[in-house]
Amino acid sequence: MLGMMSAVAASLGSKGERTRERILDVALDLFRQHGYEATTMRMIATAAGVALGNSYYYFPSKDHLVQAFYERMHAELVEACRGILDGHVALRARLRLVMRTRLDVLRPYHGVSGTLFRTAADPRSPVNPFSDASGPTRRASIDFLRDVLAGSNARLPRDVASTLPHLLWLYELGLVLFWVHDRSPQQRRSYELVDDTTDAIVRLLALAHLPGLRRIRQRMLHWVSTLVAEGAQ
Amino acid sequence: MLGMMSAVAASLGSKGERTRERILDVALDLFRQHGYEATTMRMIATAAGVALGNSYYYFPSKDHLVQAFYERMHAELVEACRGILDGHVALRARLRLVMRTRLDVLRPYHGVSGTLFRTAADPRSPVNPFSDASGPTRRASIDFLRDVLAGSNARLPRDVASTLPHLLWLYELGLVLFWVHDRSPQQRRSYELVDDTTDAIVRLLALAHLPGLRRIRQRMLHWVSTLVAEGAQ
DNA sequence: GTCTATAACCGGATAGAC
DNA sequence: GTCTATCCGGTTATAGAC
Repeated sequence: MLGMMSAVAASLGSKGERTRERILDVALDLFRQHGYEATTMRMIATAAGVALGNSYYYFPSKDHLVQAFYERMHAELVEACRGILDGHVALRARLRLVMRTRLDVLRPYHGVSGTLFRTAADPRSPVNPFSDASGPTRRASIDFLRDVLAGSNARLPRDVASTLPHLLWLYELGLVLFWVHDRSPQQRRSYELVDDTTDAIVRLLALAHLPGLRRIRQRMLHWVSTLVAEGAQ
Repeated sequence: MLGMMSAVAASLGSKGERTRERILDVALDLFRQHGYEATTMRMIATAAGVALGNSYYYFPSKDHLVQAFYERMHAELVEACRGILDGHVALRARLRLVMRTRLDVLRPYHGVSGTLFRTAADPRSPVNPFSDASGPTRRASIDFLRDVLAGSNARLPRDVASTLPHLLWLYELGLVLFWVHDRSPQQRRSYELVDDTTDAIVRLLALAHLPGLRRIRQRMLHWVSTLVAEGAQ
């Protein structure tokens, strides 16, 4: 009996973890169906089969459900990229694939994502991508981008190479912000934007070697580090 | 008597307009003192001497107070720049002055501005800078930046000149976003960022003439127009 | 110590009378 | 244009069950 229990616990997690997953699952479903505002905590609790107050035991606020959503989206991106990048060594191709996959993974949430990203600009919200609470996801995202870079055959100046993952993370934020506002069918425009901007990034990186731009390049890289690292505080 | 009434109406607006101004004034005061969330509509109504329901006659939602805040901040920027730019014809100097003044004007609201800008990423909020409701302020801001450019002695390719105001407006948004997160004393870092980035912008504009970058330049300008003009929808 | 349930609080928003 | 009364939903306090 005990053995069985452990096996279940190992595969599905403890009872509490399963309840947490169930709440998050129904919450994201309801968000997609009715939107963020229209989905009440009471609806979520009912659909998950728990009492209202109980859902606050697992998620201290409605915002924390959004935080969990981000984490899930990151995990899905990494999973979806597994295998896709193999055999591609050109930086442009790798970037394009990752960013297109980013949009693919987010697609089911396009309708609600506007509201889900609503708190992104609030420095005091835990959901803000620069916050401490977002730190683990942010670092995971940046590390992932570093791997994407490392797998390419691009040869970059040392200072560029070390900061580029942070810059790309900012680029990814901007891309998602564009996508959120994109009303073209299937968000086709956002995919075109990916193609054009990844191309531009690679071409501009080639300019990074120009000696006349050395000082300005270093200053801009400094600001990127400042924003990503210390904007976090 | 009637003449007096008209005179008062002309200087202070109708009774309704004065009530609206009073509500907005106390709201912004309370926001600065207690923050956005901590300031309740009940507090605002009481301080303005109107009933709770009545304040909703003037501002359909708490968000609409934020909208009015944006409009006021734009008006204050234009007012504060009056005279300051005279005699400066170098684009770098003009940009730097405008952006520094932008931060000066916002400074009293640094504490709350995070929350005030919270809805910036929500495409369906009227407060979102790309929304229809923000259209007038957005256009006014872009027109203002166009004037700032026009007063400089910079000679730019035609396509760059026509889109640069939109690009600068995006730059201004980004700058404010940085400033919101800036915890350095007096937000000194943000002012340094202004200096470094206005410098970078002017230097990069000089590169716009390079023939090898023509195609990429046109594509990027196209995206800026798309985002600012049609992101609005 | 982990989890669940009930009841209440508070504030944004609305309805409808005057 | 202004008020009163009310709704609705996020959040919290708290008491207890496993």
